[in-house]
Amino acid sequence: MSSNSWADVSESERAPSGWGYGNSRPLRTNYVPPHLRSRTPSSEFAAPSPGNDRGGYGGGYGGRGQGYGGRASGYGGRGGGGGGGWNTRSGGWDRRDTETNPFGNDGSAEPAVNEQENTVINFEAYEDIPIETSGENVPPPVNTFAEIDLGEALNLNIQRCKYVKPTPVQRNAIPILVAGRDLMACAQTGSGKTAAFCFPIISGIMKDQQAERPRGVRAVYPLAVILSPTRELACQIHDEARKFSYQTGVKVVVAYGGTPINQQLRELERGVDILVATPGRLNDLLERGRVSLQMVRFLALDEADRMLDMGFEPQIRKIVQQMDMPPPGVRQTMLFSATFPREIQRLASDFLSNYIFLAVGRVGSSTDLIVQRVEFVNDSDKRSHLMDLLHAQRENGNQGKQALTLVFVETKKGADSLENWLCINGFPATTIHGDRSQQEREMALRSFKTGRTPILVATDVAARGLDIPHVAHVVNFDLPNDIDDYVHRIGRTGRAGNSGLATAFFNDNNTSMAKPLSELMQEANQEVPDWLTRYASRASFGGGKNRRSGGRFGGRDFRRESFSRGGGGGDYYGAGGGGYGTVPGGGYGAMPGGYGTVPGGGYGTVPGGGYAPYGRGGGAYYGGGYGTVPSQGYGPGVASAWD
DNA sequence: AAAAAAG
Repeated sequence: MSSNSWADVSESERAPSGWGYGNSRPLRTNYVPPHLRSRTPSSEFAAPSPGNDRGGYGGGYGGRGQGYGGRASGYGGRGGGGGGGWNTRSGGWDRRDTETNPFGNDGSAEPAVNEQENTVINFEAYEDIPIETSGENVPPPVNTFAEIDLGEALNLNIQRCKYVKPTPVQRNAIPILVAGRDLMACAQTGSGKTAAFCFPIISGIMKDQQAERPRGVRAVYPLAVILSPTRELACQIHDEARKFSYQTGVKVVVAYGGTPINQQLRELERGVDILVATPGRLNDLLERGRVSLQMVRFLALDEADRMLDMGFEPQIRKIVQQMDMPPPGVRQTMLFSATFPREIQRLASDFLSNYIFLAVGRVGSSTDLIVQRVEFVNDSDKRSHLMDLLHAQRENGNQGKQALTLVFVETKKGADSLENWLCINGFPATTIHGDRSQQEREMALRSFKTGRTPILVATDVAARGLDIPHVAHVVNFDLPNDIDDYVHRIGRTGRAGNSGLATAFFNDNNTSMAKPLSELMQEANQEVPDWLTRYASRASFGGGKNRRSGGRFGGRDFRRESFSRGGGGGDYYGAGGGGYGTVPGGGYGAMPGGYGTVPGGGYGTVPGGGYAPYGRGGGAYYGGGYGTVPSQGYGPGVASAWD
């Protein structure tokens, strides 16, 4: 695609500059405190009050369908538009004039060759994914973005991103969120979660009548906060959110550690609607009094189960419960992850109000687009075995470009030492882990993404959420100790409907993973080696915390389990401890249980085929070769929005 | 036990 065509259009349609001053938001006389504002469903938005409607700042264009200079600002609302005022974010005029086009620098980075094909086929592969929702009055899913009143400016960005139609998680989550409901959403890796929470947030901010935010001397007042467990993921979400909010007047700022705070402070001072952050840096900003959460209407936790696990929970609790964040029911809270252990669900319900639980695909399942292999490799043989894999792969380069391989190890030292060894042996590798400087981390990621070093050795810092197009192979050089971590790791490939390959090195140190791993692979219709099945069947192994739910589709929303089964316990996602009398919602007995009929067998074939897991008889390790990795996406440009 | 996240 021509990288600046959109920019050109936008450029020519820009309003004359000189509206307002950079960052200052116009004063409002009718400030409504957040706790007095109702979260009206989208279809009932009140017309903007006159006070918001002056001088080209606020909304109030509803029904006229026209903004300044023909811009998309005055979104015409629904039929006749008596009520549908879309705000053109006040501070936005000048801001948009100087806003750099986030689509501009992007086009060249994506080799367009691989994309665009098989879009339809791949969507069909997702069609019969099981969907489970529970909670009260669940808004029905939509089939197109157009069915949802997201606003013209956002719709344009969706087009610019080349999103043709919503993915399953988007189809279900967006109407729920647009209706103002809290949500706990589980969807497979690479299925489009970022957009699923970003669209409603951006749309909601655009729609809202613009209440004036307090003008703190030093503090800024974001309307939405998105939290991420790693800095790189925060960056990625920020980049995505900026694309989605281009020319909407909604300002997105990112804040994370490992980098001087001053520049981030300056960015914040220029105005912020959506703050994407890692917990440590956000707490720092809060303690310095530079950010106030009192105007927050939307709170999103990406990789929510990680955010609430032992390491993070206190920090999250502090941000969400001990600062000035509005309580559940006043703010809208959305939790997203591919995995959601039952005990974390229970923890998470503290942060939610009458929420809807949504599962797209099996909770914690891997996607069937990834071919998973397990090989028995003793620790002492791992390096040479990896080298064999890499050699085989190198011979099957894709148009001279080697397919990207992501190698996960357990420790930071192990990462350094493996990287070093690979480099010594002529394999262009780099590494990312928490002992490296932020600059080094970002450089490593960039170097990997661009193919300069097509091998990346990583700790779990890279396990979640990172969207790296063209990762053909994930190697679990060291298996993780938690099956959920495995799910996230292998999810770095097979994204956006592309297929991928994941190889795990298993040995006697990993016996606790035998059972959950073989169960997971069975669920995904993968070939489980007999030796692994034998490991799994040994009673002494595979118990403990790694147990997953017994039934294939059972037990996802822990609330349902606690009602239906009572004090079972034991199963990872399964029966709850019962007695959670304060669970909001209630009435789950009536939920459709219909997972028994879900076509569980229907995922068996990896679309595009070409992977014969144990070789194709040609002798080469990777018979089909990576060069032919079938690329079936939702369409070009989708990749980076995808978790 | 390890990793991540503030400095």
